[in-house]
Amino acid sequence: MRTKAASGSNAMEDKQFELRKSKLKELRAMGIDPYANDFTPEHTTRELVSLHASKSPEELEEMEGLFSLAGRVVSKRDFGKSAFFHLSDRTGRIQAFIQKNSIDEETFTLFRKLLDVGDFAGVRGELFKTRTGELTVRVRELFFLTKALRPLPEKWHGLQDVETRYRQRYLDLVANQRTREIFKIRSKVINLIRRFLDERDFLEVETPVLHPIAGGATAKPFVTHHNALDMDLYLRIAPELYLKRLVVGGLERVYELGRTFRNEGVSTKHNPEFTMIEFYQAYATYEDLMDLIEELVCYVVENTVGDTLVEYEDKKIDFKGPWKRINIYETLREKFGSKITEEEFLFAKADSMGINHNGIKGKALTEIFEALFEATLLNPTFVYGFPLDVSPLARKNDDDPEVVDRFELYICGREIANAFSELNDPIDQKKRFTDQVEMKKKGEDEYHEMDNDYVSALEYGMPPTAGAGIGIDRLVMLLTNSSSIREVIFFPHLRP
RNA sequence: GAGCCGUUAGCUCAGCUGGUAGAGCAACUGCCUUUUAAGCAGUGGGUCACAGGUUCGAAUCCUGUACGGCUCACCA
Repeated sequence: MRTKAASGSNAMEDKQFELRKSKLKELRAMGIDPYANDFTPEHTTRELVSLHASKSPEELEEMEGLFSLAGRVVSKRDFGKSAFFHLSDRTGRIQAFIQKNSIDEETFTLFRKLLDVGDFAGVRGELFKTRTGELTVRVRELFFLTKALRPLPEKWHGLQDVETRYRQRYLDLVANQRTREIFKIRSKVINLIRRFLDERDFLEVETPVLHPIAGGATAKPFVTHHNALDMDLYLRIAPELYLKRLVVGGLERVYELGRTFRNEGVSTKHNPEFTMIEFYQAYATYEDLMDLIEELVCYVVENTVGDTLVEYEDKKIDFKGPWKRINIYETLREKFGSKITEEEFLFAKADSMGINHNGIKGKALTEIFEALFEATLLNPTFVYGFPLDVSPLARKNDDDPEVVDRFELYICGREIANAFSELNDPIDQKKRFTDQVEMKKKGEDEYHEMDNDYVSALEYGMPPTAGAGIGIDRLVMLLTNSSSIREVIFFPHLRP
């Protein structure tokens, strides 16, 4: 279903729309600008409520001066010679009371006849309490600020239609408190992450979104074209390689928080553009980053949910540390015995599970692990011991050259973060790229391309460094009990 | 990409095995000076997503298309 407002012919026939347009004309005919921009509210609804709601009626009566505020009219109850309405602003809502006796008659009539639910209005008046004790503004002056030509969704059930909620998110935000809460939390999460890293002397940076080579992850990129240079460019699938160039340049602690693009399936856990943070810290190891990420995520959880126990769907996730750390190889050996690392047994096992490994040992190992254990990792768990051949940018483990110093963080069966000690040996890096190119030829088309420019950066020397990427959308899903990634992205990808 | 489900008034939803469209809210007209899902009386509002088909007759059955949801696949 497309939006009704978008189809012009229906709109012309819509009676409520036509009626509101005629009210608009009427306001103009009376010399009132229905889109006035000369009213400055001096208060917010939250201010008024938090400062004065606890006062007695007598105390309120003794207060001098008028309060002014502006917002959307979200309800209206008309009694003939008086009326109540609620104004909603960014901080909340407050009730207003307009009375024939306490305002000029023309304004009172205008209110009754021409102000609709959905319009924006400004009011000036004093505070009082109704019989039921609700703090209310007695309107002395009323200002028309914006006429809404279309009616808002229903006041009680709000807006339920999922498609309309996503396509016309503004209506969802007006109608549904929960939606507003989700996006406030999202904003707060991002803010907390910045604060956390800033406090630890990380520098926030911006690197290109348009890449000549799509690197830093294994994913299919979006392709675009630069006309003047007549060349294809890719939307970044990760900022990793540019951030590490900055570390080469001496920016020892950097992070970038921003949009990343992957040209793959859309699902409740995947949106083609999503937000992630990557950060790099020189002289740190992947184990240091386990500690740091645990601290960071707990900091975010504490300051949003306010509890280490987080309810998600029908589960309870316990964020209280220290988090479990499990090794892929050890876990698989416990299950299958040591023969699991022998190619013949491994590939047979993978084949029996329907896993497409393409003769790549590391791929078979990680996919078997994911298929069997991913879903069981409810509480935050660091999974480490990744095979070399699926980790072309990670540093080799000092004890086991088949393994890299890398981990992924799983929470509630989902990958939330990926991190490793960075490979800073340019000769090894070049070989890894070469191996990737070989595998790409075998049909692994999302594998890494050769990136000589990045290799030369390493040739100038990158200090020992560890870096991590965290999927912000998935983290926000967990913290807001959202079962779909679309619930935490304002405008999720939909067919036009 | 596959399977299942959905699309009815501005919004939320009914509408059974086919008989020609309903409610609540919103809107409109009245009445009502402390309501808060205000109330009371009355009124208007629909190409039942779209296109075909079956039928005397289709919101309802069938086919296709569009859009969406969920699951799976691909993957991150």
